[in-house]
Amino acid sequence: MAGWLLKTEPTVYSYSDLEHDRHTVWDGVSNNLALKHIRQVRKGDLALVYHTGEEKAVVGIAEVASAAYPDPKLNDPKLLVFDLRPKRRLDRAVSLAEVKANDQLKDFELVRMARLSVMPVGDAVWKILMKMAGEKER
DNA sequence: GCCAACGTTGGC
DNA sequence: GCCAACGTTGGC
Repeated sequence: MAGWLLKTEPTVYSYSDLEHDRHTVWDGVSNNLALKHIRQVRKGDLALVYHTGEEKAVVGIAEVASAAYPDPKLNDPKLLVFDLRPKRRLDRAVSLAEVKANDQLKDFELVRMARLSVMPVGDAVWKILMKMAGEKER
């Protein structure tokens, strides 16, 4: 597992907002499978930030800045959040259309499970995405 | 604005 | 505990 992919609706919270804030709490996730993934995030993990809605593209890389912990604003130990810091924007955004068009990414959760908001990104997938983004390495 | 895919709820 | 009905999300 190379990292994570986090979906966000840019009109609600975009990568620019993250850059502006320098540090945010990634909250609002209630889907069970997504929460299961959050339970596994570790400080220092890298995460791709994907914009849904109008954009539908992976736009940047962020770094997980804490382990998962229950949302302090809520009273439910199951609803986990974690801290996130921006790392850098991708040289070029990788659109969902491109991801779908790539045969090697057929099994990527982003394609298979449209509604999943937090998903692991395997090493192979990560590399392919980086290449598509015009990045040399992580 | 529609529909597919998935999660949740509630009746049995 | 099963499953149908319903709600929500996100892509088109």
